[in-house]
Amino acid sequence: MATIRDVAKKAGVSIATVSRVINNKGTIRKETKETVQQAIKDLAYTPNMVARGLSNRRSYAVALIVPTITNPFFPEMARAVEDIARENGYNVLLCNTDDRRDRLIDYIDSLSSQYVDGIIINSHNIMREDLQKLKSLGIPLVMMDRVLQDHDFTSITVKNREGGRMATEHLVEVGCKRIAHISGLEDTLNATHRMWGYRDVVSNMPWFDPSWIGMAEFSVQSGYQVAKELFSRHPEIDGIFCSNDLIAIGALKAAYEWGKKIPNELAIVGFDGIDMSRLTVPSITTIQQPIYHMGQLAMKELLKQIEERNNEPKKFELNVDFVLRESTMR
Amino acid sequence: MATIRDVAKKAGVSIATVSRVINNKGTIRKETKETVQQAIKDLAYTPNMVARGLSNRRSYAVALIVPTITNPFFPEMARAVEDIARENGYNVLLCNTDDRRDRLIDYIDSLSSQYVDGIIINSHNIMREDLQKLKSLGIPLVMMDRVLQDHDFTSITVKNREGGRMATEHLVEVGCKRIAHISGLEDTLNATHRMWGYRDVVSNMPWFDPSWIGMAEFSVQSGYQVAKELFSRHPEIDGIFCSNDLIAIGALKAAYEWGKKIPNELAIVGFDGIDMSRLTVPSITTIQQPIYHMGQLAMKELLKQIEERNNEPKKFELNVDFVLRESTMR
DNA sequence: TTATAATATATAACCGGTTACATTTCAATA
DNA sequence: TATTGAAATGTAACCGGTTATATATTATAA
Repeated sequence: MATIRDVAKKAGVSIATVSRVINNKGTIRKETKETVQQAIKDLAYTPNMVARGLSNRRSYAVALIVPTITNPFFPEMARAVEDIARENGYNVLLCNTDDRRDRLIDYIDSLSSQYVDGIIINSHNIMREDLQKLKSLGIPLVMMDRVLQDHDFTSITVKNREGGRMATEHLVEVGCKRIAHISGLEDTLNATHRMWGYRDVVSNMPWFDPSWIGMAEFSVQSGYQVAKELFSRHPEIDGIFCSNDLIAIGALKAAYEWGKKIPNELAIVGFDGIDMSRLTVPSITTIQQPIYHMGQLAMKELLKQIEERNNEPKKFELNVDFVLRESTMR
Repeated sequence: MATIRDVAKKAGVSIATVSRVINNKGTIRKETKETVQQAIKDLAYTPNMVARGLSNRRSYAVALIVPTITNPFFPEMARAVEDIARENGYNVLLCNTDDRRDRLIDYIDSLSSQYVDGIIINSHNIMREDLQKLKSLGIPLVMMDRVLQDHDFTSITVKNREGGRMATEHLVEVGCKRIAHISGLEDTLNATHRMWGYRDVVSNMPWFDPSWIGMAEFSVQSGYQVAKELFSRHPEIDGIFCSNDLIAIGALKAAYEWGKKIPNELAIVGFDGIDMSRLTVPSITTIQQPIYHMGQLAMKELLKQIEERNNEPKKFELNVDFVLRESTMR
């Protein structure tokens, strides 16, 4: 592999000049520029990104930290992040924490010694001290989806509470009399907000008490189990609002095994709008997050922070859409 | 951020000694070692990976090129790759080509500027000349799943033909009389092999002709459409072997809309064993690939090539497992 | 023609590690 | 005690870029 010194020698100039040509900085005579460009072409020279990174403390890479890449929500988002990153000459480091705090910490530590130019973080495991650490290192940061209660970073979420309300109201409208909720991971803010949306609608109903809320994780397996618990605790259940689509898919399966007909005996609403929710049988009514858009936005905001040093935190709270499908079409 | 020189100064030794302590190389007196380790701890020093990379001619990053990150097969694999990478101090660059050759080429070009230590590539769009380019640059490479016909690189696939045979034989065993096949992307070798497995079983049957084979892409949408075409072309159809699970999910949905009862009127077998195939209603009988294991293996083999300069190509052809589920449980 | 300013290019330090080679320390042997 | 070689540590070059500063070249004004 040719280095900048090879190019300089071949073109009969100094390495500084070559560097200037490559980066379009400073002033260069036209002929000099052409000579250098020819030498670059002849030697098929490409700058070594590691050396460049060491010198400018940049890597042209951003880290995308996700809790579980196997939840389809995240690949959809990752795709958007990656699209914008690529268009702007950045690479995306995939960091999957598997919902484990130790892994998150590992990543935060190792990323800071790698000149990662920015981080998009999506993890409920994050704590204020971690953010502080990244901030003190000056690493641009965008938080997504699962964010902390309050913070002074750019963050992107959706109107979770409103979405929860929309979902639950819809169940009421289609005639459900006993509506349960399966909440996602206990300590995530988005799950909590969705639950409050549910409570906004049902808390004044005479039958309601907290036993109608089941606690799950954001997974099919967990949704399946908790749905079954709810069925045996409340046989009269006729509607469930699930904190995400994976849980809804689990509930669907539980209902099928329990012999409950969907939507007539049990109506189900999910949240997220992952592609899979369209594709199940029956398809699942859901509250759609603008997943791709969120990923794009996150990456664009991160780029702004990186390239414009524009560091005032912005908090985005995007709208969600109600999507009617078979699981509530009575 | 503390540098190695800070540590050296604090411990009262030279930077060479610190480096030796960090990397466990050469000979160091026990007390010296302890002093240095204490200084490292005091300063919360972590070696700068970029500087280290420049010296070692490494970036400690590998690229994972996938065709469509939204097909759950790939996140499952990515998770495995990432697990092994992380354990060994490497980062994973996510490269999603969206099944487009222009993006693949972009990636190959940009990655070849000494940006990554190795590439795991999973794309049917790759051509011999691309591989040659990477080879001439000396970048370690592992091909996965969708590989070229013949090549001299390490590759990891499964016994696709045998899997196709197993799937089709199973449909015969449960009593299917007219078995169709929905094949995946036309020019991928794995789809072709699965189709040949199907043909091995049915080609001598009196009813068989090529109109029983539908060509789809590896997606739910495409499986759905092609299944409907098959239903109208061959109303007597009572079994389908689908080239992957996404296609099978599409077929499931088509059957549901068409009013065909599964499994009694139509039995369906998929391929891959993505998590989702367990979770549909009904669950889908499938040919399970060892997805996680394949990802691990790919990354381990890549590491061998990177760190041991062990470059003789190995071709792995892993076993698949038959998994019985509801979609064929008559 | 000479002084001066503007433009173009070169030199050398630096980013933060690794490592070949040189030097020092110290125990074992003559 | 002097000699020798192994063990421990230090010095300095190097990886391949960027860039501040110095220097050379050219254009402009006096």
